[in-house]
Amino acid sequence: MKNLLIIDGNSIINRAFYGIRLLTNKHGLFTNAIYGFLKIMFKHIDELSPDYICVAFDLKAPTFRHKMYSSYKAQRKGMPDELRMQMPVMKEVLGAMNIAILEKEGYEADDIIGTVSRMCDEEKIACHILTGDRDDLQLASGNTDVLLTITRMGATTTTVYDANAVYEEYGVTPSEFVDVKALMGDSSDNVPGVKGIGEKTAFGYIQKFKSIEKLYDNLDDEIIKPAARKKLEDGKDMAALSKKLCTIDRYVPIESSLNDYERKEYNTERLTELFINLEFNAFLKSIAPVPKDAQNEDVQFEMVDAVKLKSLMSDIKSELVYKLYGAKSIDGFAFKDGNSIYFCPAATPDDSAAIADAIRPVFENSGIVKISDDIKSSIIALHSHGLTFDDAYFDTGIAAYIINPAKSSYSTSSVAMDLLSIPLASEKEVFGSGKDAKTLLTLDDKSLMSYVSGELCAIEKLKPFEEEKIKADGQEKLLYDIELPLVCVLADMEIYGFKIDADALRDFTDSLTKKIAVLEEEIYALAGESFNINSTKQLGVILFEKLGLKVIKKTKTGYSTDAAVLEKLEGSHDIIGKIIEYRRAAKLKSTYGDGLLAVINPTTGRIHSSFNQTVTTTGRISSTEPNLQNIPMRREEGREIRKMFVPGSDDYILTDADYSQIELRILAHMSGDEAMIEAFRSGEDIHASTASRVFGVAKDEVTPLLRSRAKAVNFGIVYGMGEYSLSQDLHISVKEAKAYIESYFEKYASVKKYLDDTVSSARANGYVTTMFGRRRYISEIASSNFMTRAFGERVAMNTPIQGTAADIIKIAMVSVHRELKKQKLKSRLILQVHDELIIETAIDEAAKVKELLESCMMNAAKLSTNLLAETGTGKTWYDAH
DNA sequence: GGCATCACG
DNA sequence: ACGTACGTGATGCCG
Repeated sequence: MKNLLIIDGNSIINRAFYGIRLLTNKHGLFTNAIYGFLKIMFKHIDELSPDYICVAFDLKAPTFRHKMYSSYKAQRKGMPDELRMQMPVMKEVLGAMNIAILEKEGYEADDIIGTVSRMCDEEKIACHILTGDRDDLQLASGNTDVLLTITRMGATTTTVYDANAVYEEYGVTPSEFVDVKALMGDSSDNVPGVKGIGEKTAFGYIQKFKSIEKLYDNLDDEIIKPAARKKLEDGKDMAALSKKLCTIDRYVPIESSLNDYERKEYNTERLTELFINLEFNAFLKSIAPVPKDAQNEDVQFEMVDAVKLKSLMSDIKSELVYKLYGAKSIDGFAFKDGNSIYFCPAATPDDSAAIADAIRPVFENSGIVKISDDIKSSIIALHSHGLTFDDAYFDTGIAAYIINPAKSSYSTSSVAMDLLSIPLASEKEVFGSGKDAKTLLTLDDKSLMSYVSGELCAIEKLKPFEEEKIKADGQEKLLYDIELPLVCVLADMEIYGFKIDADALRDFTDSLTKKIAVLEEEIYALAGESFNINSTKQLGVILFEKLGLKVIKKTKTGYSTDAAVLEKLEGSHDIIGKIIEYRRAAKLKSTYGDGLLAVINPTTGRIHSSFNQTVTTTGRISSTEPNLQNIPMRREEGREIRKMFVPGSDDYILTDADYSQIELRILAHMSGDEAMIEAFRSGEDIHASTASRVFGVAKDEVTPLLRSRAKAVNFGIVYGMGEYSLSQDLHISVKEAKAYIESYFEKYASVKKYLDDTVSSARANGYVTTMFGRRRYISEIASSNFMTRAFGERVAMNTPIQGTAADIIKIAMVSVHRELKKQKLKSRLILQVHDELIIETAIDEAAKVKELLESCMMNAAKLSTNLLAETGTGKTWYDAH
């Protein structure tokens, strides 16, 4: 028997919209509802393999029900803009899939569905109705089942109802279901029902009398209580009307016939185009006309040994498209030359060394541009074989990050899909995950071939595409003068590492261990029992249930016990102070004591953090394993950790320079605010200067309190802060905070204008840019949700400032690195902390390094406020900063 | 693996 | 009325 799937379009797309968090493509088009709709539709197409398929939609026009009863669905709000804008695209997608769309003026989707199901009955075709609307249950029959999707706690489940299933669950038949609803009414549709008759009573009556009509024929039946009888008598007209409203019309005059719904081939070309635009990569893969491993039919793949590799390398003249596999050393090397792909595996350290030797002439030749993804890893791996490789390269991942810094991955498979719509298998798909994960050497030949070929072909195509896009967007300097040269700077920083005084760190950690043990006992004593202090759940129970302290704030999982809450509770119980101390000590021990000790390289005695260039949306770099950008500083106890960060030998010291107020200077420059520029030019303390202006006091009358308040406002402005947050931060009233901000914007009027203009431009263009052309797309700015939109606006204000600061320090890093090398100095750049650079400095070069570092930092950009870098030196990071 | 917390600029 | 500052990463708990 043939079968048909009919989808209640509005119902399913609504479920999808509210069930999936908002998603957008890079043009700011919301896509979550379309995504969810397709996901559930594909699932049911796979399960049912329907012979016929169609989707019914409601039209805006009033239906016969509205004409019958003007308040029908009157309270329904229109769909939100984020969903409305998805509707035409959804229909285009269905069009490209050659799926019939049914709409009829004057009728609802339900009526069309009812009509199609009747046509199925007549033609003996099994009918499946996919909907999220229980009203359609009245259509369930021997021939028709209703696939009812329900979203609960984020998970969508589908239950199949045929006539029996409806009866089993509700105790009424599908057609009786209509009478129940008509009797009890439905507030969501504004079906009036009989006033005073609720769900229970309605089910009871219909179970007994089978229909509204028969109920009214038997009003004198003894199970109807006198009060109810009165209600039924009063509501008789409403009952009849309601039944008409609730009954699905199964005879809608639709022009098409079932044959028109027969499943057809997708219009793959159009569908591909749409999925690319929607960025539905998973769907794209599923409709890809060519299987993944047949992507590169015209390339020859050859396995070679290191000897052959070496001879092949001599043919490379100007460009080398390559992939180097392996992180610490070389596991394999592949490259593409014309239509040939060569792969040389390395099973032993000797093989790795042989590969390094074979490719050395090419990599050390700066006349040959090396093209790959993740060049930094190559530099590090090759360094372990004594091969230096620090210019003439193009990194397709870095370029993709310049094009859009918001991606979660810059692997070639992800970038190729994103920019070229080439569906490569991801690493996870190729190698698997968990303990069964394969390695390059255990992969079967066929998979290896298609994986390696796929990556190399994609890299080769990506380079020109990215270059053109970056040129079109005016980002060439950003890419070629900042980001690409930075790759080898970061690689060198990782290779060099930062020396740690491990003995001192161990002592420090041991003393923390003792301190924690003492605090633990004190806390248990004060609590009257022992518990896990690290468990916020258990701590919450002790504080707020056992000790009865005031609940200040709740998290979505229970009581909040964060630092702000504890601070407010501090006077109310002795245990609070101990917990605060415990928390601080535990953090220091786990993250910085044990954490850092665990990552000291036993060979070098140094910490080799990873510096990631494609993580942040603003252009900053990030540091992982370990994070050296959040080593404690604000409190003395934690700051001690910095005493363990030392130079590599007695011949060295640390030179540390940080930009003074770089973000505010950038704000002054970008806004062109004369008052703020003047404040910087005069060399005044900017926070005191702001205090004097905003609070209207003479400069020598600025108290520490006023200065600190002005400082908070200065910071807040950079983040796009509101008055409420400022009031919380400064412990003042919202009214006062508002007055501060207003006064601030009066005194720095161009700053206000600049921020407003930036937000407008973000709204108009969908993105913001930094001084050096770095771009961030902000889809949130178009949201109709207040919170989301407000977030977008703050991001629009903050990103150009934070991002420009990131650009500037990157420029400084590149020039510092270049100068150190050019002057053949022994000193090395070893760390960046957003506005701070640290150079491990040979003592005999100290003066030179200080000058070089300051001049590179101050000359990195020409700002109307100038850039100021403050330098310190010392035997430890603690002393130098 | 998500959440809460806390370290930094 | 909304719920409340930008950008990160590591840790420990808990389902």
